[in-house]
Amino acid sequence: MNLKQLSETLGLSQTTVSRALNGYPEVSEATRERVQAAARKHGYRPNSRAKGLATGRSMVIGHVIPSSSQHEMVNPVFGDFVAGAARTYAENGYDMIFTRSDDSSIADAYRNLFQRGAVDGVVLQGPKVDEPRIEVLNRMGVPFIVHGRSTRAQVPYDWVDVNNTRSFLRATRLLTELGHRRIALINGLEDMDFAQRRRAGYIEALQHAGLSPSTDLMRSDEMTEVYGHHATRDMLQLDDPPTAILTSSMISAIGVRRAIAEAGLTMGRDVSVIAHDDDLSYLKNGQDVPIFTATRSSVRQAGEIAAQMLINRIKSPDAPPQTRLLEAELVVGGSTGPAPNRF
Amino acid sequence: MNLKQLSETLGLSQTTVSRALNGYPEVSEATRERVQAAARKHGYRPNSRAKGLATGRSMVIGHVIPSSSQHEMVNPVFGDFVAGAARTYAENGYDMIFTRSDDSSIADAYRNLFQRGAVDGVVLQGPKVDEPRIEVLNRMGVPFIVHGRSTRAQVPYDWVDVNNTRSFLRATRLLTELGHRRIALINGLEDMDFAQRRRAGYIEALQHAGLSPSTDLMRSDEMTEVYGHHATRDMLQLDDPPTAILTSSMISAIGVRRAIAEAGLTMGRDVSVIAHDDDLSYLKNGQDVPIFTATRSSVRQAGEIAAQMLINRIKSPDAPPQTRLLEAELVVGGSTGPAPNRF
DNA sequence: CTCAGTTTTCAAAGCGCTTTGAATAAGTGA
DNA sequence: TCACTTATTCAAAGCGCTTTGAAAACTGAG
Repeated sequence: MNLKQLSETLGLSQTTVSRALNGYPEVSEATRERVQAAARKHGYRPNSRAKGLATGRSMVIGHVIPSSSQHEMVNPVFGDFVAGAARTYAENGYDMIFTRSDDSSIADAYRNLFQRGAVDGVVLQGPKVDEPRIEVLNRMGVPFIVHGRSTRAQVPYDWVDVNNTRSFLRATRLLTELGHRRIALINGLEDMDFAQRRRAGYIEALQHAGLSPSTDLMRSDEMTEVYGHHATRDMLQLDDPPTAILTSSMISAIGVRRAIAEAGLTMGRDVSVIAHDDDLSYLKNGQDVPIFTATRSSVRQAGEIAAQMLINRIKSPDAPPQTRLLEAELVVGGSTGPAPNRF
Repeated sequence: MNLKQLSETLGLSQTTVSRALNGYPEVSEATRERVQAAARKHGYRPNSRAKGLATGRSMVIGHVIPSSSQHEMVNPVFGDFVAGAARTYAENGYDMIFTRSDDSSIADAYRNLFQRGAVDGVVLQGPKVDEPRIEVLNRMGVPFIVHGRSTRAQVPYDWVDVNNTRSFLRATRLLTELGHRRIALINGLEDMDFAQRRRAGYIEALQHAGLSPSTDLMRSDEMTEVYGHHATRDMLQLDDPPTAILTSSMISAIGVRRAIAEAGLTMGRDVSVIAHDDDLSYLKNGQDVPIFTATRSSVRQAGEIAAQMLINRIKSPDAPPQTRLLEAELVVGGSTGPAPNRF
């Protein structure tokens, strides 16, 4: 059933029916109720494409899934972020659309999505240190929000991010205060902005403790379980192995734990571990007592916030740039302890 | 730039330009090239809403994220499935749209999505044993595909599924053949169809080995790490604890391993573990040698297949129902071994 | 009763595209 | 050269909705 049919059924014009349904004041209460009742009865749902054409808004937010390197989407973090965003979208009448694009043409994918009128705004995830997409989007005039930041971006933009530097600084300091002097960093991919910031915090804390960072204790890669395992296994075989390890995700922390166990060591006694915990619903950091000492920040909540900020941006395109810096909690669990004596 | 402007620029009618761009034969090659060049030059992208209105197709596939119980989306499996589907969609010119809906009104969400013309077809994930959505979709005439099956569904429908019964049967048999007699099943939520099938395979294998299933060795819940841990911890404290554990996901298997380690036992020697491995990219089951003995089936590939089947269904709505049963591999890793002697 | 003012309803245009039916241009064989 | 195809191009209608500008219906004051 479409508007025309519905209005004929009612003996009213399309104008009136449309207005009655959309809450315009220039329609009598009696008529409005009659119309609403009929709409309900016939299960009338306005065609969203037609509506979008007429209003110029699509009520859809775009996300792009990078593909070849299978980062984002498969990344469990992505799922939770999106779940959070979806919540906010739903409350505001938005849907979300996903397009896949191979690495080379991500910017193009965004352009495409917006210029063909499929979306009213887009979310940019996983920004790199050097992130060309930001300028592209800016130039195109698409409302957008970045989950994370891009250090080298030249233009102002909206973002939500965790204070990565600070949280890794605090985590590292906790370790130095426990007497650790060989502290490893198992970080995310080198070109990701968050990875750089985390390292910066890590290095700052080391230096503050009079330690100098050593390249054989720093790794960067896609944060899988296997990577955490390999990196740890290799580092534990060094002549002067680390007594503490910082790792950028719970998943890789699980690999770290596996490697520690395989080496016949005990986590929290022989080797301390601190992980960054995105608070994924399927991978909670223990229940009452955290398994891992961790810097925790809910990525789901970040998704909710990002969505809200984007919706605000769509509503007021000319407002000054909005940013939101979330502080991670540092929760102490069973994976850290004083540095072992080496005698 | 829109069609009208583009056609004016070229001094051609909208008809001709539209046809040139969409590959219709009734336009001369010379003209077609001229049009394509101009379109490229001006970055013309046909408005997808207008196109959809005119053609009656939206070129979008709908997915619904159930919400309150935060299942699906957050579930890492969901991410990989979607990544696989996205690949196929992209190749065929489809986008995917997500709507969130609370548990009570999922069917409504599908109805809404389709009836307002937002999508050409939908994907139904995580079907329960008793799945009302299937009939709803069927009655509405929406093209749809189910990832999984629903035992009690009365109508025919398209689906892709793993042979859950068989894979758990084989896994269980492997354990009985290794001499295990106390074998536990840490399963997914009771009302999920896959959980029932897995249990069926498990029980069949037990009985085949002359064992009778015991309720204190069977658990069902959302398959988190913490759940795997708790269930295992509790069962290991039984008077007659299991010597082997089957678990429905890699994530809960990690919890199982943690509990085994905490009990001072060794996985693969004191307690054997077999997990179902969805082959998630961030949570590979080891590298060369699998960590866990596992029944493996790529959920990402299932996503690709499901998407293709749905697209076929959209193209030929009246074709007979299509189904696809995938067999899981049984890969042997380090987590299984002969049943320990109890002396 | 009238008439200005208000409320309620409507016809028609327009959003940007596809597609039908017709017109025009270009070939073709006799 | 002419009737007859065939190849190109076009004007206009239509997809389902919103919104503008105008008309109709109703009010109450004079």
